[in-house]
Amino acid sequence: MSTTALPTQSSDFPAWYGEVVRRAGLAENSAVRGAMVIKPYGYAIWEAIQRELDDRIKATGHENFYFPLFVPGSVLAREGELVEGFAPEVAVVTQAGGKKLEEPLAVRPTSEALIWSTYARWVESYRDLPLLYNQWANVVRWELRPRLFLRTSEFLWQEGHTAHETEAEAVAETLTILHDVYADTIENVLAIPVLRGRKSESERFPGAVDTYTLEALMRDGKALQAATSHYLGQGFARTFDVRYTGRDGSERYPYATSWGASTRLVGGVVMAHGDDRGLRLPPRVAPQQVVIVPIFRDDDRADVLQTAAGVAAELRAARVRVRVDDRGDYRPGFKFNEWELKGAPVRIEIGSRDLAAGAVTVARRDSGEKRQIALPRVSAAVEELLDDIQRSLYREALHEQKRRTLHAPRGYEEMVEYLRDAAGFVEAPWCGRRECEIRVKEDSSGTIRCLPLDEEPTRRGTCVCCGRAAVAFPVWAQAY
RNA sequence: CGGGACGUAGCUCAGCCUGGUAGAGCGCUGCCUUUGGGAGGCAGAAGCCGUCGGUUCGAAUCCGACCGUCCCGACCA
Repeated sequence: MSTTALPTQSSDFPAWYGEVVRRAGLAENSAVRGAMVIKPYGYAIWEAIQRELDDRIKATGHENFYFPLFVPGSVLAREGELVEGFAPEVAVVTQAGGKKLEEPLAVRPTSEALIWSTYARWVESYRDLPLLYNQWANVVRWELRPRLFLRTSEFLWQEGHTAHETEAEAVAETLTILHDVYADTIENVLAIPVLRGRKSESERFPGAVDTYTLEALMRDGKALQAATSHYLGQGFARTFDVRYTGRDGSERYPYATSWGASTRLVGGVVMAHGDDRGLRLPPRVAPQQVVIVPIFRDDDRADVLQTAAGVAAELRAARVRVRVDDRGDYRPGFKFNEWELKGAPVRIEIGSRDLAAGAVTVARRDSGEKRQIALPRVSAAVEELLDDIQRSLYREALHEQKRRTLHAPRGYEEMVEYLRDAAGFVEAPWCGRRECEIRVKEDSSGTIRCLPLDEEPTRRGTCVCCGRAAVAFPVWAQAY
């Protein structure tokens, strides 16, 4: 644990991010370039995210299964767009068991190929549909410019793979996942507001008909793709020869979806809520929601510790995740700083002054506000406080997102400048042509993050880039 | 893969120019003292100076090759 101050977000955001991740004990680089070690505190946050996602995945009717890490090269190669899209990032095992393999094995960058080659045997009749499955897995996409949690060569995620009788049903599935699983978790648990939208063709998942995305704004003005849900049409079914007999007796191809959310979300929590003192964790994902720091001298030690234990027990009974930091070797000031760095939402200080008042001192991490609360009221007050912090973090992030969204830039120059400075989101009309997308990217490093789903279909305008009639009003930003 | 920088203690780095006993801060261990916003004292452990080769009586230091890492560009959940 370092004792010096963090770099500030405004002076050097990437340095701030790296230091927070390291010092808070979330993760560190490993012996393998680009692959990280997720440390217990970081993994606990991931476990909370996992639990919330998994509950919602199951609540929407899905079951978990598990497919192997290795994909025969020939299977991966069958889906042309998929191979093409992932080719540079795929790691391949060519040797095992002490000799060269007859057929190289790809380490999965995603599992559509292996799963759909298997679905070919699982789907014979319309009675076998839909298949509503998900897996929790690690995947490997070799990264040239890795960053902890945001871009690592190996990461953890869940990938859902479903098969449906009709297009309408598959599209509905894609949107259910986007809204009821991903947006619900990210907004209500991670307290990060998201834009819900569709990807432009250039940003679409290889092999997808449509990619839906959730885009979140980080505190440095860049966008983070927080989760994606793909409508895959019948392409994978045709490629892997998945056919079934329909209700009318004719042979049909099912419609596919796939969807994923990864450990990148941990980085999103850091970058969406963190401040110059460190992490600010939403209570619903905080490994420790309340940390009690006892402050004592030799003569009142027993009293203070006993009161701390009593408060902790009461909070635990109310299902609050609480820890008494009774480490004797560190002074209170050190612990305050450390738990602020680690983002614990609530800190309770108990010392002689509090004992005399029959109270404890409660500090909230999000605002820094500190006040005394009488002992009998502690449990109720803390529960209320945790709810309030959860809501406040979301409100603050939403306010920030709105404040940093530029609607209808006056012209191309204003848009490009805004994007180049990574000032936030820009909503601007677009003609739908790839070349305008490319030009904006070359001029500003900004890209189309999504075409928002709630866009009014009747809106008119002219492309911010070329002046042709606009077909959409995408949101643009620099992206992670 | 192009351009740039750097490899010395767990971490951050000094020493190299001008060759001659391996250094600092933080961290770590022990003891003492402290505890309401990052305490202090004393003692201690810790190094293949990235690797290989060359020059030299002698190389962390000079030369060469290799390996690795980081930063900037093209790709990306």
